[in-house]
Amino acid sequence: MSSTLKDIANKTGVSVSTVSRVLHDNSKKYKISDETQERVKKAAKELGYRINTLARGLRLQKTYEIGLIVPDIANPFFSAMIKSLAGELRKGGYNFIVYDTDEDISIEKSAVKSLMEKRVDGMIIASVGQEFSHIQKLRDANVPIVMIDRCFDSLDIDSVSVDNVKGSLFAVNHLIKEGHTRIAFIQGLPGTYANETRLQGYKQALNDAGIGIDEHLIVGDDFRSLNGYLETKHLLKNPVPPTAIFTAGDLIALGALEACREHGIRIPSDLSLVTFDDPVFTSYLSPALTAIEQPIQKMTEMAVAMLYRRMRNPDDERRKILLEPKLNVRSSVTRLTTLTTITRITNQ
Amino acid sequence: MSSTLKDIANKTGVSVSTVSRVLHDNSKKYKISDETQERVKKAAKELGYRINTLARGLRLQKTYEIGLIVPDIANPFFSAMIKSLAGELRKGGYNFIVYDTDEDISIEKSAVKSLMEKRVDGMIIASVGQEFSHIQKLRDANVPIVMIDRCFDSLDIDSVSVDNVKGSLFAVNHLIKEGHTRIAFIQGLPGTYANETRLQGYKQALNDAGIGIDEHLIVGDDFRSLNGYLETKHLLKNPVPPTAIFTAGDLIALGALEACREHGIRIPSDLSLVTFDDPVFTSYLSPALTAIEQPIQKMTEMAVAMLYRRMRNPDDERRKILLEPKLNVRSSVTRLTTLTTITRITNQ
DNA sequence: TTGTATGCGTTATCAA
DNA sequence: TTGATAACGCATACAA
Repeated sequence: MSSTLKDIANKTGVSVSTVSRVLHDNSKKYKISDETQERVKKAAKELGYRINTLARGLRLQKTYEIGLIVPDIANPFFSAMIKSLAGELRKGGYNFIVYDTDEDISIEKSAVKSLMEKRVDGMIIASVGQEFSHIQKLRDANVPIVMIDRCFDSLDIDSVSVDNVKGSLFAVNHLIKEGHTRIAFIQGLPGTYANETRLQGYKQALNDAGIGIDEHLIVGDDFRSLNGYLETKHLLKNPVPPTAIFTAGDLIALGALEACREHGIRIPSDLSLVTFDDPVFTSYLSPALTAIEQPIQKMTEMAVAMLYRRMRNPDDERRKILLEPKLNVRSSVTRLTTLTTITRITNQ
Repeated sequence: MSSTLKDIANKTGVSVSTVSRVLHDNSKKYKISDETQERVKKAAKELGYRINTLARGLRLQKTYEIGLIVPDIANPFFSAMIKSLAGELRKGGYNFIVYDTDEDISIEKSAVKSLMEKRVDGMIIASVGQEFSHIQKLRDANVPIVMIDRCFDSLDIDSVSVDNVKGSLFAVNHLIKEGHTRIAFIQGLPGTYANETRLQGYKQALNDAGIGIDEHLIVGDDFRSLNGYLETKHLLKNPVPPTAIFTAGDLIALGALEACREHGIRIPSDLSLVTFDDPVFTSYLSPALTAIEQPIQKMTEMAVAMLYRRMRNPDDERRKILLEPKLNVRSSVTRLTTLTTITRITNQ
């Protein structure tokens, strides 16, 4: 089907090496005669030559491919991240291969394995979390690797993520400032970096304000919308329901909205809602959601820069970068007065 | 860094072929002694052996990789599609490599080139449209290929997409039935399959209803939200503005919503809105959008099935499959009486 | 039951 | 200015 250097060599009568030099070298440096160059190029075109990257990769021990691993490609946060990463990588002449782990650590492990087998030049990983032995192995095998968004505090690996604790502080402090004290937190997948740090910020904000932590108000167990839906329904049945909900991710917030709609709960008048993540559609929702925005563009730029650096200098000290989140105040939070609280409670 | 079959052979004292057979063959068929098998497997584990897929691909002339090309990975419709395709492909033992063309035909061409160079076993392409010489070349080079969602009527290639004409008919007929006659259409990228077929359905619905086509009501030029935003603002300035807008894609609808919000236009009381595409968040928008749903799951299943079939039987006749769209009626369309129309016009 | 030899397509080294 | 050759890691036909 596809022709090879050899085919071109045969057709033109020059050697394979000459053909290779003309087509892939900065061929001037070998002083190939203009005539030969043209003959070769012409033949290449006629034969529809396409380099075989498998052969090149095998020979060069370098593939110009970067592996990307994300927990959910359909989550708007991650698809935006992938798009942004793709652009950054292309600038450096790299292609990329994405794996979607579906928030499943065993799929993540097999993704890492596949990428190793493909001999990618590096990896950028947003890990499910929970466990990192497979990533440790990568590092020990000297594979250049950067963790993005989902990291491990206790693992010495280059990483860039948003300051999740601070993000939660922003969100919960905002609610507290508006008079809320019964604030529920709908978690993502427990044991993951994103979740634990966000939970930590939630607790810290309450503690700092002298509000006790009610474990019944900490619910949920994954980042999908169904989780938000179910847990919100559950929370609404509480004899003394929360006046506000803080969700650990955008999809969870979507599910919460659906549950509220079903129960005729209006936001923000009946219930306030703030969410981590801030994808494009947040501001079109009903109502526009107050949300914590992560600087995706900056995150991907830094991740790629760190990866390139690691590829050049395998032994540099490793860095952990924490980016600043941002609170976008919109219309999903209402100010709560003591009066309204009492009214609510007596109404239940 | 990573060990090879040779390393294992050296360590165990058997030949490379034996090692290969133990690790990758259904090794019983060569009757390798149990003892050898165990020695080899043990050594492989100790040395951390990982097959080199570059070498295997080169030798086998088969990579078990499928190339995917989409116009916009961050568009919820396509990210859902990718996720679904990934699942289907994995079932068959295939991996995949995605390219995002950013709705740019020249990027699409270079993506096709890259995938050829990687020697993927097949491709699934949602093309930008506009032009198809590069795809024709692929077909002529006997690369198994299936077009998905974005096809070419005039190109003899396996393809699966939704019946866009019918989708537009559903949408516009719904608006007409509710009393609308001044219905604007905000297009996507002109010249693309998705856009032209959707436009065709729009026109046909109006013609069928005996409503003249007002070219001033056909606006816009790409599938992004900014387009929807700008064109909606423009439409609202019209001396006799439309009473309804039909958008060619979900992102366009998002932009339209933003423009309406800015101008204090309430939907559906001031303006009705229907959109093609129906991503997860449509029902959480303000208001919930009436939308045309495409059967993504079915589409991807069929695409993968067709691709496998083409890989097995390169010379089967080619098929073009058209799937049925579905109108999801929600709350973004209002019934228009003659009276309300008059009121509106005199109010302007 | 196992080993030897060859080739997949490329590039780098050495030689001419 | 160009060519011959070896090697990257693997799988297989053929031999033993």
